[in-house]
Amino acid sequence: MTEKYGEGQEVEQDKQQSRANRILDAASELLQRWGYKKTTVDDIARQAGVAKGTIYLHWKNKEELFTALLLREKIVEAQKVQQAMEAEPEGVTLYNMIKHSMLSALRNNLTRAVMLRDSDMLGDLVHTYLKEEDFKQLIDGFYAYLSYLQQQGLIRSDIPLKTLVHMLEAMCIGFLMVDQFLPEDYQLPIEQRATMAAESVSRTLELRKPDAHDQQEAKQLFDAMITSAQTYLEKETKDH
Amino acid sequence: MTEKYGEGQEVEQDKQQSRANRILDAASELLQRWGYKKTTVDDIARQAGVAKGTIYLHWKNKEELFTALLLREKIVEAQKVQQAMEAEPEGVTLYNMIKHSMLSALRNNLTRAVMLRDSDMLGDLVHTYLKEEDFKQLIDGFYAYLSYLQQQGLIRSDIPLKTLVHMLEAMCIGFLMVDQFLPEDYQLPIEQRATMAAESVSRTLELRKPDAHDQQEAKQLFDAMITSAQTYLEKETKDH
DNA sequence: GTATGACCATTTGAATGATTATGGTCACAT
DNA sequence: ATGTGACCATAATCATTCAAATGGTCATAC
Repeated sequence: MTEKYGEGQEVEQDKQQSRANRILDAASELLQRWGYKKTTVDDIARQAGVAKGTIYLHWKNKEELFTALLLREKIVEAQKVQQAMEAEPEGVTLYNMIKHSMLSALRNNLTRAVMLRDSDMLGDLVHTYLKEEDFKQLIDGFYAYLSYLQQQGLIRSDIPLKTLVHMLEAMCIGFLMVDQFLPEDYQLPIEQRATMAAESVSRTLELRKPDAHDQQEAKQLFDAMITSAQTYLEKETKDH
Repeated sequence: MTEKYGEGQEVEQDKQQSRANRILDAASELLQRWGYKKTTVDDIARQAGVAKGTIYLHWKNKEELFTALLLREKIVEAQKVQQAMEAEPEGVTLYNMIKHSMLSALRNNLTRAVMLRDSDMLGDLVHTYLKEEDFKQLIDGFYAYLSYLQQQGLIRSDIPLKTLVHMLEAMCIGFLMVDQFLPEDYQLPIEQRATMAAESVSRTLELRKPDAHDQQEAKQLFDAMITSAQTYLEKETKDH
């Protein structure tokens, strides 16, 4: 009896979960097409095939819906980056980390919009969701990772850690934005841009390649980051 | 008789020249404070201590005045970069070129605004003065310089020239913009930022340092660029 | 208990027009 | 000849209005 009831609840929760995802899918498409400001809750409801009220059963308001979307996207992309790195022969290196993070940002409009604070797409979210909250976290993630690499002697230690983060960030931002500043005949396909960015970072910061043990630790740092984001998202989605 | 008349003309021209410069000085200050859109010709005239009509004795319209200002600024800054490079012990190297160009862009609001296409400051100038006209020229300047360096075996030739330009531009843009994306405690003073940018470019692109002869050639390329800009500015200012 | 969509209080932004500001000219003063 | 600033046509700006649109709620249907 209680089992059946419990099962029912779980099925119910799965259904709600998948509906939430459908709504987020709709929101994602509309966000990329029209931007935050011009995407209405009505549009999202129609696109997702639910009534408007249903959306408010999942999130408190429009802003939290989109915040959930960006967080979901961040987790999915981080997982893809992780898998892509493990598929590489050299495994989890700074080079591969940058290459695949850059590929993720260059391919995924939402990820890139968040990284570059694109207010054309994200509108007021830039000042609410992104303000220090999410971005400081990303930077501190870099910091933690580089800190570990430095301790292991994998990257230069003749420069303060914060300076290294500054340089890493500068190069990433630069390779993400440079296409806006170059005439057509200097453009490159995104795969090559990601590779060039990774090579620049590697040549500038790296001393030697990590061994198997180093990689295992790096992977764990990365895992922890993803897991923490996941539990945060679940908590966020569950209540209300 | 004819001599005296000639002299008088020259003195007259000098006076006009210096007045033109006073007007440009006024325009420069107002442009940085209020931006192109909110700076009126009246304001400039008042600030420069001349009548509005006088301005139109020097330039055809508002846009050409500001175009002249940006060109003047570009020349002055290029000369400063040149001098600063020659004052360095290693002379005209890619490293020093980037370091001092970056310093120039980081210190000088106008130079930086042009490089980053800051429409907050430059308004519609971004689409007129800057559209391909000036910027393509700058990129092609980089191209010519890197081409020379590559021929001399000073920078890598395992990568196409255009790709090298792409990378150079990406790193410059990145180090110019990164401060907007970093929290306070990751910020660096501009001298250090310029140095880091130069080091990144150098580590990524350079093979060996240029000898005395290489530097002489590089200097000549640079000279030619400045001279061409100067004659262009003079031509621009003289007629009308 | 869950989902819906009609409904409502606000907000948005297009339309209007009155007013000011601005770029550019030119008759006149020096 | 040179420089000026009043002057003008036009453009930008602002206040006001008001209908349409929007975020969020809740009585109702299932």
